Amino acid sequence: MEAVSRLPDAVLRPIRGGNVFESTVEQLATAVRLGVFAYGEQLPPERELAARVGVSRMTLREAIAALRDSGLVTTRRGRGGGTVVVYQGPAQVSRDREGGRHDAELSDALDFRRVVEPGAAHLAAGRSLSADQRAWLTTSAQEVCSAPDIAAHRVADSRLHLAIATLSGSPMLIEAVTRAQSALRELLAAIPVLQRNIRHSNAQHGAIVAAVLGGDRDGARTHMEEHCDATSALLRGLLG
Amino acid sequence: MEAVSRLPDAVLRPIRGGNVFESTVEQLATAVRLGVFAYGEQLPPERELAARVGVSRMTLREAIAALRDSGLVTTRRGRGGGTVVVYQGPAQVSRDREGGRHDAELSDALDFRRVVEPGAAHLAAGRSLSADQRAWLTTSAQEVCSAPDIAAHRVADSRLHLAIATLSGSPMLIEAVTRAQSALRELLAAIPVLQRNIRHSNAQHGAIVAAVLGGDRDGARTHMEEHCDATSALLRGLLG
DNA sequence: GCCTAAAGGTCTGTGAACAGACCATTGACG
DNA sequence: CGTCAATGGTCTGTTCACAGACCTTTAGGC
Repeated sequence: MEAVSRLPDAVLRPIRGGNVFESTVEQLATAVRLGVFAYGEQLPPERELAARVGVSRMTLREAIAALRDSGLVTTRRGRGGGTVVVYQGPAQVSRDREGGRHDAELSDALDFRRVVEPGAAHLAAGRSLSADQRAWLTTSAQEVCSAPDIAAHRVADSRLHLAIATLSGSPMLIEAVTRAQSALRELLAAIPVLQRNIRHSNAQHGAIVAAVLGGDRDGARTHMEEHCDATSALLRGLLG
Repeated sequence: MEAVSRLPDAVLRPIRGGNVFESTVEQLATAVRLGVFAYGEQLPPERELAARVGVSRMTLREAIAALRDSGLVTTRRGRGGGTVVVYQGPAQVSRDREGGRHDAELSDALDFRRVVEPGAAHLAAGRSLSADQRAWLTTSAQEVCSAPDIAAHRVADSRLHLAIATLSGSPMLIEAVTRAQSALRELLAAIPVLQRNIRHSNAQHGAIVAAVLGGDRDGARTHMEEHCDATSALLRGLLG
């Protein structure tokens, strides 16, 4: 890396990434692929979703059309209709997707993740959680363990991480974690899934969740750091 | 806070905040007020700056015009001309500015900052820094201590924090720290500046910088956490 | 079985932002 | 002292995205 020693170079950043349509597609596709909307679930009605994403209904519809073309969702008209998730997980790993991805970007995302996810866990452990929230967390962790196949495992894993971030209660952190997950999703999917890795990962998840539920802030953070380090090592080993 | 227990509510976010013009003004004004461009310094030429910010020259020019109207910069034409920073620091604290700011947002920003800034320090301490970078860091810290007045102190403080973030080498983290600083800038400026606070803050800065230079990752993080906690406590005390 | 509400599908005019060419001014340098 | 390159200043046509009204389809409720 070149030695950046001037603030303007570091701080100035593009106002928005690409055009609105593309960003919308990316956000929705990411949400589906990360399991924010699970298989079989309905997306909110177009008018509502458009408002949520902060985009016109036209643009949203084009984005949904793109998802439909990609086979991620289907759409039915009429009352009770709507857009439903069909995606069940990565069909196959295509190493080509990372072609344009530089090592620096990978490193960046891993570093970023290793800061924000443990931070979120730390915060979440410090909150007093409602019964609902505790149940949600437990269920999310459970679903990672009981995922029947690789694809389901990946999705459940994302959902758990995002759930933890959500429980931190900080919108800025939630967004940060979402970005980190999104940046690494394709790459994480490329990790060959060995039973050993899964067991290890599940154990770490358990420790994290227990710490969050138990209010053990430092424990939650430490366990999450170890968890990030583990996948980080796998990825760097695989791609570096 | 209501108990958010559904991912879509937590994850879906507006594609872009407001219109491009406003975002551009905000980014530039923030850069000037945070001291990314110091007093008397020139901004890059319009064409270059526009490319950097990812915005058309038209829009950029309108944004610059807004800064000019606000008295932050002046512009001269012709060769050797350009746009020069005139801003020297907050003229006076206007408590009204926070009128629209909810407590939740303040909490959010403080929590976020307390995650990303220590994380950045931790990372920066782990890097092997060039002589230039080490000198930059030392100078930045020095300038905070030797700031002649409150305004200069605030600016130098921002610059130091952004410098540390920059040394982390992670663009995603740099952006996160920038956002945190930007979100808190007005509020931080509202802290009544007591000599005691400044001395304390300077001592913490010293400890952080020493840890970063010495490669003491945990130390850098811990000191930065304490630093964040200190200002956080001041702010919450003042406004809560 | 009919009616209506809830959802997706379509159309049109308007404004924002862009790209890029061109003009005007001024200082640096030969 | 004259030239010219670097900079800000202006103009024009095009594209993107939006708002919001309206149409079409379908299931649920009476």
